[in-house]
Amino acid sequence: MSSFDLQRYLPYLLNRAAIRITEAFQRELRKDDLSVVMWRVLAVLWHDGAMRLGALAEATSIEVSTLSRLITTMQARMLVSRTRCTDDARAVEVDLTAEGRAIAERIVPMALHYESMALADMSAADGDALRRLLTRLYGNLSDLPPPDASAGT
Amino acid sequence: MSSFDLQRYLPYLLNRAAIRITEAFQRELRKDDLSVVMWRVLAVLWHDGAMRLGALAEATSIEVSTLSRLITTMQARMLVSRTRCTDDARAVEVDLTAEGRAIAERIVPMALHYESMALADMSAADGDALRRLLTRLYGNLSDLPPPDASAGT
DNA sequence: TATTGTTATACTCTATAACTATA
DNA sequence: TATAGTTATAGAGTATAACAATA
Repeated sequence: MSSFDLQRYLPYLLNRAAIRITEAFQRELRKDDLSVVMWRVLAVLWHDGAMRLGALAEATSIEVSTLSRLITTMQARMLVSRTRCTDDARAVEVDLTAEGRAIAERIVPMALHYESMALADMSAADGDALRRLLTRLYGNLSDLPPPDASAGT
Repeated sequence: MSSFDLQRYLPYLLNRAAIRITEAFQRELRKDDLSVVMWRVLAVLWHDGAMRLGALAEATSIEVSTLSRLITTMQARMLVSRTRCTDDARAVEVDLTAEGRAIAERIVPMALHYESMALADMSAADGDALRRLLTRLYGNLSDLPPPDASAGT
């Protein structure tokens, strides 16, 4: 079967691990009636502070249009606020409300607990290596040529 | 902000990388009118041969009910076949058709090309380390306790 | 004219559960 | 009674594009 080995195929390994870690955490988040994407929004805002919708979409890997509607939902639930920017009236700034911040802070310990369970028997050095390699991979992926740049047909 | 660093948070790094590598490859697959999940099915069947629906769901990380309908679609497009098992009449075995196999084999070089671009400047050793760590992580995630096992409330 | 964000449409995937047919 | 798979429903997310407001 030529040289293709699924067990060594990076996108397969990556997706499989990402799906599984998401499923596990999702079950916990559901207790707070939060989705994984909502948690990503809370985590990013908590970590980096208020930011524009576009920047938030980039940081969370959520489509702008999806995020816009998600923020509407989260706003209705008093988790985040939307404020029109003073310097650029086209843009809006999204920030945590006090309630959103409180929930984010309550979830963090659980998130860290899940992470430590996932890393289980790995040494701290292996965990660091994994983080470093994933970060580098992500950087490389940003440099991939656009859709048709290499299409010879 | 306590000890939580998003840039070191494994599920975040993992999801971010998985989403980005998927997006890039998706654009290529679309030329064959294939979705990423269809490609996962083709790749698994091509690599491991015919298998039951349940095993295929496990290997591809796709929900059984979702997969059942997906297989119906792929069957209509002559990519896979469904055969009732002889030894257990409840089960069905899914296999590639000749056409499905041909498409899988045509996509493999592209998939490998994408992988090598993603790994870009990484050494072979780093690539191997990443694969090994992801595999180990996935194994650990399988051992995570079920939803409420550790719920003290 | 380009950018930032919102809204609308149709489609796909997920979660859940009811259902069929076997075992 | 349990298992393998199918089907149905509602909800969430995605892709695409049209749109409004502002730069």
